[in-house]
Amino acid sequence: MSNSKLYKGSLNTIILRLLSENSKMYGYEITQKVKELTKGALKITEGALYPALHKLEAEGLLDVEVQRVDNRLRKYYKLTEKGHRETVSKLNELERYIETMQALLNPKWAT
Amino acid sequence: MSNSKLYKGSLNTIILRLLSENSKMYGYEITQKVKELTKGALKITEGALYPALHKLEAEGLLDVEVQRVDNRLRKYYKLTEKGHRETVSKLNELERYIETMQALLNPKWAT
DNA sequence: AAATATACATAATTTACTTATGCATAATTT
DNA sequence: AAATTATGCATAAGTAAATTATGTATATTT
Repeated sequence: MSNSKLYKGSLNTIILRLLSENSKMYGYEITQKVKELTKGALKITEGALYPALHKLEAEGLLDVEVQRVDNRLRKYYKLTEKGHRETVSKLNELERYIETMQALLNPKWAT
Repeated sequence: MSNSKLYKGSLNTIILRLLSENSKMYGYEITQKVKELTKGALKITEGALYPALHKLEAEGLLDVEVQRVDNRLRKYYKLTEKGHRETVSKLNELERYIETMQALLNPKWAT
């Protein structure tokens, strides 16, 4: 994912956020989109992504639809109603995380 | 630590940052300082903190000095030279993480 | 006297990830 | 034409960082 451990715990947020903008995406597309948006700074590995997608689906946050394109399988995922709500929640969490960490990074008491 | 999974992987960064400002701190003091600075948003648990301090010490990033205050033990930690360098590195990582996540949070292609 | 705060510690478990491997087809390069 | 890379999915074994649950001990507050 990245050599930085800070990304641990961010994957679900990233997936949900991308799906909140793109309505439907398949796994490989997500890996490419993240690479593109972050200019290569972040690479989602398959070993992390696919289990995460399966879990989000099992939790009822994603619906899946299989398509065959150019004789190759694609599993398109999209947010459920519950998934939309969870996305809002996760994005709020991320914003609060950033605020909190910036408070530690740039505290008032810093020289 | 928090109900949010986003803090996973942030603990070492937090510890190093606090020690870069405070020159020496003991474990319990760190938990209280984090609680105070984040207005209760983040609580460092002992089960996470103490093993983390031990590991940072084992890696040569922290030095420890035991003191007895009011008949109670305190283990004061401070950054080594190597610890100072690692702190700079960790803070850069954090800033890059925030930039990257904000690029995903507020992408140009967002509606 | 009892409860809370201060101060440390560790062991068992959970969880999210990495690393490695596997299968299959399409497109590109040598 | 053959080999490599890209596309597209999947899972199993191992690792690392946390959570949860305990434990010990003294000081302070209710």
